[in-house]
Amino acid sequence: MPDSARQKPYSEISARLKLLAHPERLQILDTVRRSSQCVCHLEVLLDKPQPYVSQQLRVLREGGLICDEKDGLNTYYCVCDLGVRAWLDTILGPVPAERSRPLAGCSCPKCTAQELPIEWVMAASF
Amino acid sequence: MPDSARQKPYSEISARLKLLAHPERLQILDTVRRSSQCVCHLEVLLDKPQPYVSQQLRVLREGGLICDEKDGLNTYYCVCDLGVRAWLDTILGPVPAERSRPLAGCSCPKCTAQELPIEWVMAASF
DNA sequence: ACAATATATGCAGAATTCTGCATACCCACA
DNA sequence: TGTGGGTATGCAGAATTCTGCATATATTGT
Repeated sequence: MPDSARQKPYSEISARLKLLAHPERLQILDTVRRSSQCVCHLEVLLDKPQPYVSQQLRVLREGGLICDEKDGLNTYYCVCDLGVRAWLDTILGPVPAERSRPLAGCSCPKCTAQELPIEWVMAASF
Repeated sequence: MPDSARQKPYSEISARLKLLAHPERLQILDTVRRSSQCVCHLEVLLDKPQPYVSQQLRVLREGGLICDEKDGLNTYYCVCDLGVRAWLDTILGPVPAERSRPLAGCSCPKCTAQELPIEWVMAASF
């Protein structure tokens, strides 16, 4: 039997589920799976203080559920693992086709730009 | 938009995930999704005292993840909801085709019987 | 080098979940 | 009706997770 087909121990699986079993973290995942987003974006979306958002992002990052990509002062987070995407598709439903819109109150270049660069639209439909 | 397509709030989804994010409960679900099992069966399998097993079964039952079916002294639990089955298929992988075997140490009629009645084999591949 | 902005970290009190155990309940059979 | 086997419930101490806040770090522009 190949390693990929053998099931992980229940403790490992439940450890990963614990990361998902949290309303704010779930909303973060649902947001960044659509397109990568910066901390200040999530801060506005969740209506929570920045340190709080960063804490939850760290939990998700160290759990291997999201990846970070730095660009100057901003850090953009996204769901990079395909297995994680599959879990989220089952749990939250498939990602809607609509593109992500700039968010009033978020000051990152992505939200203050007038026109969305083509890469971002591509990334949104990843 | 129909109600079935609208996404549940994150708090509701994470509440359900919390029930899964627990090694013993996950093993219980993985066992009873293959075929319905009684408490004493799970007691042997998890190597935990009976009150402990019943507690976790109650959590799962009240969360709507499993159903109970009484037969005389024994209570058999199973996964009845198709949505729950879909979650488990994603999280634990698909149910293996093999039939469930009697468990040494479990004294229920299902495990002490010499021949498996046809209904049980049917239930195992439900 | 300094200031400003964006993000990260550490920590502690609060809140929640976990789990072991005593005991209660329920059904079948004598 | 009494007894035994199988299961359920209630509760309390232990362990874990949650979250607010003070503060640290990092990068850019002046």
